[in-house]
Amino acid sequence: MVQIPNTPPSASPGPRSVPTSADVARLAGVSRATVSYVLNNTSTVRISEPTRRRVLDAARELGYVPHAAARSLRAGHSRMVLMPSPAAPLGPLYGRFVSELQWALGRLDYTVVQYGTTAARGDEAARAWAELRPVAVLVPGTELGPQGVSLLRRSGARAVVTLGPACVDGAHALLMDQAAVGHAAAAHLYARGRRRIGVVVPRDPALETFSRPRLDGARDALRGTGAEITELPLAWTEEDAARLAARWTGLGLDAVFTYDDEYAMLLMRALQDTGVRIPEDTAVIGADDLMLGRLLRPRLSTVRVELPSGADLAALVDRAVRNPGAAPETHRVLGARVVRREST
Amino acid sequence: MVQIPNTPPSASPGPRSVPTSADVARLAGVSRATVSYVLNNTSTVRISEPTRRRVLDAARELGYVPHAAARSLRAGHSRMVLMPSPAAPLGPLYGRFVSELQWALGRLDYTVVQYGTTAARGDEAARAWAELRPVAVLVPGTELGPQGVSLLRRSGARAVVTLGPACVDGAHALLMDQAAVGHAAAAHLYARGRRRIGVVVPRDPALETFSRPRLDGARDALRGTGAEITELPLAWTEEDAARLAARWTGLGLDAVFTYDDEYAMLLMRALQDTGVRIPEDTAVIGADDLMLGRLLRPRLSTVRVELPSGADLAALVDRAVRNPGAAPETHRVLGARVVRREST
DNA sequence: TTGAAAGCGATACCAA
DNA sequence: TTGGTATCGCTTTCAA
Repeated sequence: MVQIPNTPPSASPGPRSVPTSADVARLAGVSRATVSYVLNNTSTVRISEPTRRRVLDAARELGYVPHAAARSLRAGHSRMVLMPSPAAPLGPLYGRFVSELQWALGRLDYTVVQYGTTAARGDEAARAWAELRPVAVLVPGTELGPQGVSLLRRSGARAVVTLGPACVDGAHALLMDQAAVGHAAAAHLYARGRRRIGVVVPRDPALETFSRPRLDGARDALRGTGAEITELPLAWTEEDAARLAARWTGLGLDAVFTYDDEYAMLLMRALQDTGVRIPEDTAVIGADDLMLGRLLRPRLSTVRVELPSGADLAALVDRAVRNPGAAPETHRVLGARVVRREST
Repeated sequence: MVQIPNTPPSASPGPRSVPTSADVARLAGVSRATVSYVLNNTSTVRISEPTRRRVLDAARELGYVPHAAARSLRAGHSRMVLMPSPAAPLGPLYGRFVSELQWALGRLDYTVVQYGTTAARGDEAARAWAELRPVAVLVPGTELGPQGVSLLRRSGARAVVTLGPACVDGAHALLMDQAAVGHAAAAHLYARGRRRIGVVVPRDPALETFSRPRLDGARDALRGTGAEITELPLAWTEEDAARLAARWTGLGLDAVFTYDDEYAMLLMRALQDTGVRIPEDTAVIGADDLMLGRLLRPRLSTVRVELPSGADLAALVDRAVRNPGAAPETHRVLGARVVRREST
């Protein structure tokens, strides 16, 4: 803070300010251009070995670290792939997916950055993302509208990919339609002869983007069959589960789709504690195929969700970045397969 | 749409390039300075209302979005708080903690960015983070050494905070010593009269940073008591759990600390399937106080982990940023409290 | 009230 | 093989 760069050295102590390539150049006795050549291994230019050494030593001595903002400003582009991070943690499946994706994009030399969601919502948020001038943006959920997409594209994003239930104009889409999960669950229960089917809908508003389509998918599967769907709001507490279980007999349901395996465990416990037999009285099916389902007794039937591999999505992103003019691709990527165990 | 900024009009078609403040200025018929004044509501300068309007209209019409890199390059600093994202998802507790933290820092007008960890490890990674010139860096785990800290500080980070088991020279530390968890668990089992205590250690290498200290803490709690600890490696599969359960009687253990509640569930199921009675033959205690523990039968005793609130950490970061010269603070923040239920 | 211009740090062209 | 220099987009003095 005391010593100003680009001025002759002074003996003043205190925290030195951040070294720049000019400082390296000065210490090595060469020009900034040469420093740049050496540190970037520029192939169009050959630097003599002694000079190389002097530059590298100087850089090391100063602890020089290039300034990413300056570099990408000059370059006019970066390799940053931006993903807004979800407002609430979305479970192990999503976490694993993101990890895998990060790794795969890293292999392709992109830098993945999860942007901490601020209060901004929708196109407001898109503006904040656009300020970072990412080369690609991956947006889970339905926050992003067509104007958001066009804003991002106008700001230089060469690929905008939505991961969610619906396409958005101008963006690539990985269609992950949670309705397929509900559909599979309900169809399975129907095939097992069940006709009065409950569907658990978590009260947690953060889960609504998942729970609503899962419910709708279940409805859809049974349309016109004469089977009936009953919506069952359920908070993530033992008390609420006990309340629901207490009025279970009155509901007259012979099956229930519990949104996911964790809610299945919550409800199953409450039902078993009140003497409901599974699957005799009521069949139960969860979703996500978590380990815990296999550990329940009876073993939990579930809907296994198949997400695309991180490598696949990384490849899509890379393709889009290389060829930004191409028409947006739309892929249906959410597979839903029933895994029948003992609870249905 | 066809015209390229900063060059004489040409008829060449193709994707328009990103509008800059110069474009806004030109369209509004004012200078770039004026644009900057208007868009930043600069208070030291008064701009006439008509001019203001013209600038705002022009910006809207062009879909102008400021360039964060250029801005922070000029300003010499940013408000980015960088957190490396863990290589593997770390469970619901950590996820909730990060969410909360993001929100709290957002309230203080920081931008939280989770940096996708590439192959780089340790001080190599610190370099990559330093390139972004974040105002603060929050590093979970033990990846960061003293040299990494000093590199980051030299690169302008005004606060470096480690979240992990140990202090690092020069950095603020939120000491989250997982050993306390193991310690609490073992002490509890001992107090309940158990003397031959198994400790499950997940084989998953990603969990080692947690599992090792939890084991060590348990060892520590029993040192000199005559009670014995047996390390039990366990993979996250039913098969491995069954294998372990099969040789259970031979092990002669009267209690087990299972690393966390999920491993507790896995092992409990395998033990119950082979006829081991819980807690009569073997007491079981998990950790993290997940919902699933309450749903098991017998209800699972557990060690509840108390993390600092996101707001507290955000306040620490803000304090450190405002006063970067201050001595690093070290806080012991991981509380471990046994919640006894029915399995011990 | 507005504009001209100097940089922030890094890179790549053109000369030497 | 190396150096000078214009440039990326933005902010902020200083002058007008």
